[in-house]
Amino acid sequence: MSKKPASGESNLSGGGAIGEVARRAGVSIATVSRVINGVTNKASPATTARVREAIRELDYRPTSAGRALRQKTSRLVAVLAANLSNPAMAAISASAEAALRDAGLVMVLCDTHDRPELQDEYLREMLAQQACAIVLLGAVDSPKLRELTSLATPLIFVNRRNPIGTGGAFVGIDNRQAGEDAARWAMDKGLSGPALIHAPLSSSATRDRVAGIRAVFDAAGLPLPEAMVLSSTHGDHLQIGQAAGRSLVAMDRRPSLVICTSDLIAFGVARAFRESLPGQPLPRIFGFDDSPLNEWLAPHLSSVRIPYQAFGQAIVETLRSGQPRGETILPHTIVERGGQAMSP
Amino acid sequence: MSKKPASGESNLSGGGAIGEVARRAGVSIATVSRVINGVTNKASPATTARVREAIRELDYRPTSAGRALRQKTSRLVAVLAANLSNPAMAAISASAEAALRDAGLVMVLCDTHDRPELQDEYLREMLAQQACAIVLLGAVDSPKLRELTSLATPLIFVNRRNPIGTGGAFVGIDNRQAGEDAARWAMDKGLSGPALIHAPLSSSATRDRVAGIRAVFDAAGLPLPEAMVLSSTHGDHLQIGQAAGRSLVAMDRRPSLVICTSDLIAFGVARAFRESLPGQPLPRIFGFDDSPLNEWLAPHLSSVRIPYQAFGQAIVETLRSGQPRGETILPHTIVERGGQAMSP
DNA sequence: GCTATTAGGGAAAACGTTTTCCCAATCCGG
DNA sequence: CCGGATTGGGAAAACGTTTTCCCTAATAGC
Repeated sequence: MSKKPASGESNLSGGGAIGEVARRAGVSIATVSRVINGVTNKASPATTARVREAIRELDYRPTSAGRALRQKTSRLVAVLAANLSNPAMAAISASAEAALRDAGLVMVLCDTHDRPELQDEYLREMLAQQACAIVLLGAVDSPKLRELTSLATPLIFVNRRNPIGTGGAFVGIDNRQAGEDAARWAMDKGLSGPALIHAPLSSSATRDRVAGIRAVFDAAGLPLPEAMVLSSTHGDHLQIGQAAGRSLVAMDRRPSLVICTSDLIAFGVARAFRESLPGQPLPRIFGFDDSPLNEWLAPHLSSVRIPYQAFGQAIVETLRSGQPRGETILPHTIVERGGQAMSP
Repeated sequence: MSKKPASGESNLSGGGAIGEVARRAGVSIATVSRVINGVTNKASPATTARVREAIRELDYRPTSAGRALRQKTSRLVAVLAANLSNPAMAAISASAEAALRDAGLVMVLCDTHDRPELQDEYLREMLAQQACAIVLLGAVDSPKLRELTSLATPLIFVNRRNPIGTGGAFVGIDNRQAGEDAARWAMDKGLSGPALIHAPLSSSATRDRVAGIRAVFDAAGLPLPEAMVLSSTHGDHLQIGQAAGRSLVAMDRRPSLVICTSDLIAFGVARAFRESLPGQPLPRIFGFDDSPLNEWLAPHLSSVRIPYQAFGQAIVETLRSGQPRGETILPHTIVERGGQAMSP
């Protein structure tokens, strides 16, 4: 009957690390697995307790590879951020990480530098890692992303919407509304004729913000003169802001308010003024995102604050709901700072 | 001879996704695996080419779970950062991520918030993930860390040395020297009687910096009066700085120079002065790390710059060298800014 | 008191790789 | 032309889980 030479204790020996737990608890590895995974109707309370005790004693934790192999999915959640050196994105990442951790998931953070090839490379890799979800914190259009929208892996777009239009959930603020709020804030302050400096319009967030701002000034019969709308596709936000700031400095009639579609741009503008006109007052500057460090470093900068802390929660809830096209719009607020800032 | 009923095409069918590549290339899965892993002496150039072509056509990438299971190690490198909202740490993380990626590795980034329990939790999880290395970007003493030093997983301590003293490699600057350089810079400027505000001394980086600073002033016969050395174990660096700044503001004779052991502390100090004494000149402030944003946001802050970009490379090289106790000391530089900054 | 159901739990298959054997053919020196 | 080395490549084991079948005993329903 038995062709194996002398298989004494059946499969109780071996069975990987989980086998050790099983032996210690005097049960089969199947039972241990069930206890770990919370399958309650297959083990008596007494057995469950014994197994838990054994797990505790051995400080056992299932190897993720075995699990991933069998279940064809891991507990890894990929977060592809467009630019980690942006404190706002770093803050959102940190929030996501904490929330995912609480949900028993593990975040893998990547920096795509807003480059399609890099985003594709990471998408490939994360698919190979069998990530159970992919969070795009500032997505850019790329071939692999197009393929992916038809696949099973849940996709969550944060801040920027899916550049391909369809598929995937969204978590972010109402950028159109935020733009309008910013513009109205400016008008309420009696600050007219502002300059507008924006990032490339490939980002839906930037597009919406610009649209909201323009809409308010248009409606008030004070459309922004095109000479006062500056942008560039060259360099990062800081550099865009600095370049635009230099242009503003060179103008005959400098604007008393500069609205920027991101705080980083605003930092660049401020630097240009500071360096070109030392000792002179800065214009009022308005940004978006309200980096956590603004409170400490940019007392001159008013901004639209996005609720970083809430992003993690929202992402996890989207994940759990399993709805692949849900939208979560988080509330933004306007933070007003400064007034008569000097350029040191 | 054959006991299987009618195993037609042997194991050519099945064999997971790699089997499809094998079929397409007309080889066994073993050969495909060998080509993927660069085992050159087991496949002719012609076969290799056919396999590569098949891989390309199918856009195949091996599932990491299978590989990890067999090899008992993954391509994941865990990076446990003490505080991701510190731009300096974020910058180092970004550098590490890029370098690891170039080396074919994947970074998993976690934020321990300098809390031992959280660090332990992550260490456990990353062990379960069979991370091929663990990078501690600001480690804190914790039970699991002690266990780990005797295990096989390579440990790399960045910035802060191993709080347990032994085991693991180190990558960072010479903090003692940096402290001395900062103090000498101050003395060369003729700035005497500075205040010193430091983070908790549980970090070796902070200890070394403080020691270096004190040593220089001691040697010059101008030891720092203890009333001018402030710290706190309560709150993060920003808050420590702010609280200390308020104390300085309240002093009869305010120092004309404040040396802080981190930029974040310096930000806090600046804010305290700005808020308490609006319109008055700030003292000279000196920090450590030189966050990338300083150039844009903190024109008043001189600092010791650590070479972020170099950290990633250094980490990867340490990893590859396989030496578990190597030390890589990176060069720092002093960045001087500002002079007569106003508090707006 | 008999069967139908269920609770509790074990054996083994399956997951997708890598790697260890193994084998056939070719090559080379004598 | 023979024996050993070398080259190219296939079959199958191993990795540590989860999960699907099973099986036994107890319990409920009549």
